[in-house]
Amino acid sequence: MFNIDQRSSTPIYQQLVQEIKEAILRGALQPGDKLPSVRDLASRLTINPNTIQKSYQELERQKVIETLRGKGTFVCLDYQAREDKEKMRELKENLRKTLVEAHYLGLDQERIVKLVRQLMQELGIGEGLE
Amino acid sequence: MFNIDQRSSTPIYQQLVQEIKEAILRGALQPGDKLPSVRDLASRLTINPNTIQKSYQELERQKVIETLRGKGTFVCLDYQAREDKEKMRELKENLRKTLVEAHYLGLDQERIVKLVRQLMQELGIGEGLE
Amino acid sequence: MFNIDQRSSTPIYQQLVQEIKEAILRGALQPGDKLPSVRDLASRLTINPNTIQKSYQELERQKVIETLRGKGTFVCLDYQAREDKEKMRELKENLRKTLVEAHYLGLDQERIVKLVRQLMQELGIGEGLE
Amino acid sequence: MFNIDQRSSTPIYQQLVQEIKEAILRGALQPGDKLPSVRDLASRLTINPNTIQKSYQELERQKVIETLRGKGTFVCLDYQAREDKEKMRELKENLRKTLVEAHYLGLDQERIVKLVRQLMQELGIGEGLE
DNA sequence: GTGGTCTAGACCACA
DNA sequence: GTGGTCTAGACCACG
Repeated sequence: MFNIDQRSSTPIYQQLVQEIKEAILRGALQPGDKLPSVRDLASRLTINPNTIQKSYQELERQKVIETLRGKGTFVCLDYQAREDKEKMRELKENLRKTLVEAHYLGLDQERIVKLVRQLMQELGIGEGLE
Repeated sequence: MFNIDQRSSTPIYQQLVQEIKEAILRGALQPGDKLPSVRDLASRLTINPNTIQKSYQELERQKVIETLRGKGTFVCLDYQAREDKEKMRELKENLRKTLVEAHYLGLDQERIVKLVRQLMQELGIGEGLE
Repeated sequence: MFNIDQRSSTPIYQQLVQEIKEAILRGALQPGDKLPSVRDLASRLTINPNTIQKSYQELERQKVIETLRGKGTFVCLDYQAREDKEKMRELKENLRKTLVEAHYLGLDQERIVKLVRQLMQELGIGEGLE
Repeated sequence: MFNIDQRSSTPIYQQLVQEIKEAILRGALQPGDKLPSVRDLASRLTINPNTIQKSYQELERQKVIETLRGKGTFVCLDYQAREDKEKMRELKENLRKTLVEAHYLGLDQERIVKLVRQLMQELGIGEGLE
């Protein structure tokens, strides 16, 4: 289901956030779909329920999923990107960092753009959200 | 000199590594140039010397700079991009993550590629190292 | 009829209590009026009957409505505001919390008072119950 | 220091968030001040460190406090209210609820406004943030 | 059944 | 020293 690397240095809960967002992006999870319950996912991934909980809450803060009390957690029907200057700044910073790394690995402009396009295709990024 | 954000969630030593690599990339630091001493930089940036030290060690490990005992620390003359599958894997992972974020911020394919090209130009990334 | 938001973080049964009290306040429900039966309301709002039941019990506890066995549930004819130090304490606590939030949203004294007066007018709060 | 009621039904971490915001509002905590460390506050309030942590992280998300890695947590120097339609909606909802309660406790328009003004004075709410 | 909160205790990275 | 993450296990409110 979701691909978690226990040995990775990036926190498990962040990995899960990322995995779920990707799953939604590529359509494996559709708007309105029910996510596995905290306990269920925890036992399947052999991860502590609190950790799953943290991921779900983070996704809820980002308005990607929503919880209906007593019923479970669901992919939002109406996700819409909101202008967020802070996040945009962070995005650029991350991208800078990544591009510098790419350069030091010997990739030139064209190979980088090619890689970006390839990854976008894998992820299913097309013409925006709206 | 170097742009450090104490509040950022990315560790200071990593920010500094990043800043130095960028300075080399855009030519502000040339191969063979001497870097400021640990103490000097620490006092100028009002950062703990141990933190500067950690950055220099990391850059040395990456063969970007080298220390000549008693003389100081210098930008390597002969940086060679090496094939590094592990780093390549990390790079792709970071890029995936960044692209997913970009999508959720509402950017479409074209705007992302545009942003990538713009940042590469700012950084001075051209036709590769070799 | 009643406005329930399944996604809200406040429990459904509490939302319903609130809605019914508001309906009485603005006169949509008059003293002596019959409330819909639990089953009826449950099916109309697509909410679990237990939840409706809980709301009615809470309102009965507060002496806002009363149940006549075999006949149904009715808005009390003779609601009397009672001095209740515990509830008064809670009220102040809630108000404090709300006012702090308002401040952190950038509202100043005058805008807050204006908002309070506006809401009271909408709700139909005038010169007290007695 | 901070007033926490272990028996209250509102979560401890939320109470603490509220208490800290009030302390800043009335000037007991000034912009730039260091907050007690997680462990310190935990032992003083005899509350689990994780709970304190949760409060601090919530406040950080709200840009009320910020953490400097390895140094501690500090009241933000530059808090500024941001337009947030979602929060504004919530605020009005809370206020409605509170006003309805006030009415059912027998308070009329004038007594409510008086109470609001009194609480704002106690809290130190004046002419807005800027 | 669901998610939300809390405790106890552990380990880690950062400065 | 600081905060950040994770586990284990418990209890609660809600529907």
